[in-house]
Amino acid sequence: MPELPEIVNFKHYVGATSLHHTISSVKVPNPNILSDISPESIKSKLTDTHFKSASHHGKYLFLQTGNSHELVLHFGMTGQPVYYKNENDKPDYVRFFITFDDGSHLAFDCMRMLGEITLIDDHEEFIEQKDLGPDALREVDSIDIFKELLGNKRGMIKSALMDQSLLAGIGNECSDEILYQSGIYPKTKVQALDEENLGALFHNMHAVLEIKIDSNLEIQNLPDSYILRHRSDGEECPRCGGTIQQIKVSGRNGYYCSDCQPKLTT
DNA sequence: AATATTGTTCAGCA
DNA sequence: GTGCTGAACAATAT
Repeated sequence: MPELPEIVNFKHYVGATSLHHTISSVKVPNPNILSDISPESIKSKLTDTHFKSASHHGKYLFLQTGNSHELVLHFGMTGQPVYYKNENDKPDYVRFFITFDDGSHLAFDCMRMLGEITLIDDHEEFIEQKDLGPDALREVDSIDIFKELLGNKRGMIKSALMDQSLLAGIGNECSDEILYQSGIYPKTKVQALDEENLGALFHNMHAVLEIKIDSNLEIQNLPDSYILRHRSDGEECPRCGGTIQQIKVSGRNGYYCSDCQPKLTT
């Protein structure tokens, strides 16, 4: 589920449901989800405080507490936050959950255990330790910054867009869409891109991220001209009627249109 | 039964 | 040092 647009939606969701309530208990049904902290420690540091704000960096969600810690949530491939009041609404794969003083709950629901949770004191130190590049939406906000980031890259453009240490937040799906909207073949070498290509990529990176955020995570809210709505091998391209092809890049299956995104013949 | 799945990390190799 | 590939993590759907 989670690339940058999903995390931004999660941030709004948690912000609208879970701030300012006193935390009365913390439960960790599956401690393997914790990273660099014990269940006892995270429980004692969160109990009796509250969340005062929420922020994101790339695919990470941060919840700032009243006692100057930050809860860090990474959702892996299948994680999501779920706020619920009634036990009947409790999701199926709760690895960690908080109970507030009004009896409501905020759960970390994660079917596959690829997510992780930790608690930190120093935000900048965490970003550095995880080797995260600037947030693709908030911090890569000019074409000059974008070009500077890509200037030293030698590999393929799809790999570069997904490289969290270069810029943070873009995953397999978003990179497919950005490349499709820009008409660029996924395996194009970064150094082979011209000014026009770079301009298109930068523009479409912002457009795709913002349209995905505004779609409220409903795929049917995306424009029909988006490849994300036609993302399987052999489907018809919504722009040219050609055939969508599958391609393996950086170990992930990507999709592209061989007519709209031609290989460079240099 | 085989394959794929929105993510990250690490080993091995060029 | 860089970049690519495949594996591992785990659980589900097709």
